[in-house]
Amino acid sequence: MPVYLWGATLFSRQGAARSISSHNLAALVGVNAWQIRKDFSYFGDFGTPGVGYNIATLIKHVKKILKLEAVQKAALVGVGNLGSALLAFPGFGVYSFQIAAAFDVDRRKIGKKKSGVVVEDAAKLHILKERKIRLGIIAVPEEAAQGITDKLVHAGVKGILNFSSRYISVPKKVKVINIDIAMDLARLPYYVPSD
Amino acid sequence: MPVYLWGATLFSRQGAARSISSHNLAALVGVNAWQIRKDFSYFGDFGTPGVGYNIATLIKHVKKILKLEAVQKAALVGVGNLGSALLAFPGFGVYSFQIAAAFDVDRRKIGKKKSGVVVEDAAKLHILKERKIRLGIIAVPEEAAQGITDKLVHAGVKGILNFSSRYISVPKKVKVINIDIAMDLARLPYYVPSD
DNA sequence: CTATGTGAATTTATTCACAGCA
DNA sequence: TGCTGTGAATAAATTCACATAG
Repeated sequence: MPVYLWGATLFSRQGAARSISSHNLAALVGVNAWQIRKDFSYFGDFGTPGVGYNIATLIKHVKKILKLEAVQKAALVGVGNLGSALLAFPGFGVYSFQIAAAFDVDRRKIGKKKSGVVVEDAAKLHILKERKIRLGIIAVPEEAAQGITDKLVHAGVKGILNFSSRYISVPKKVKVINIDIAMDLARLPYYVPSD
Repeated sequence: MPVYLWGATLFSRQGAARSISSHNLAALVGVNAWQIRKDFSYFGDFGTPGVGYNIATLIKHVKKILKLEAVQKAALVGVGNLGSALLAFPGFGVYSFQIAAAFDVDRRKIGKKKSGVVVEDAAKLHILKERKIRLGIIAVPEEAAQGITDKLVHAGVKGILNFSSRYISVPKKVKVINIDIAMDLARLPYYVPSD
């Protein structure tokens, strides 16, 4: 589903058309047309036969499905290379996300602004509770990952995006999505013919 | 499959055991035990009943399946925040990857060393052909993504890991894996109970 | 007694084909 | 005529149960 939102947004910026057909969207994101129709029809019908899907309606529906109607605030922990890249990343807006806070342990970074966000002391993660931030992004060295996780959970965070290449354990109620950027690279040689 | 390699490697570093059972590995990576046995048995049997899988053998086999036996060289294009993070990323070794070259258009970066790799001029991407580097990593602003892609393809690159949030078109023979770090974040609210 | 490997059963996803609406 | 939405057919992946090996 997220990929459809991505495709629809892309199309809305590039094309002048008001609608997009399942075929066009399919070509854009790299799946089959019937796949898209099936997926959408599962959530109710919002396409127009003979025309396609109205882009604005489509984006609205998919956002609703993904529960992205309201802007979601997330807290970033770890403002190293990766963290900085995430802060500067322009793509979060598409998915109604905003990195509303950033934390680090490094005294030299605390208090400074990065991409419009002031870096705060990682020791003060508990304030996330007051600020009602419920999503956390972990971009710290792997040794620190579990410790930060525990703090995030304690601060009431309900969802964690984990960029450190280590397994983090959390209570059942908290959802973790692990992203190992190297793991994706590992899929490549399988498709590449060989030497 | 990549996740099994990840799990096995993790286990080998943390535990002192020589073998791992499907149950333990399953718990580590978050799938079912029979799932793992099925997946492995598809590629032939290399486990020992009553004991489990010998870790060294397991890692070797999975690497073979993923065609990761030899170290794979990859070229990074775009040494911004994200590119720097990738260069500094410690996890590539697990998957037998090595970022053997880095390119950028910024004159101030060219010639300087970053994480042990000298940044070269992106105009000279064609030298990848001579160096026999067949994998490319795109970490440039989205406007530049397609142009760099074309250059990579022209230089004989067979697989591309695309971190830019734009669709890139390539000849059929070239495999692209798209990674939109924001897209993964979009999956989170769906699992998080709501407000 | 423990843990693998695999046929069989079940569930889920993919693909097709086509009726129906603009 | 073009494109959606969906039931039916097909394929694939999950799950189970258990024979078998250490």
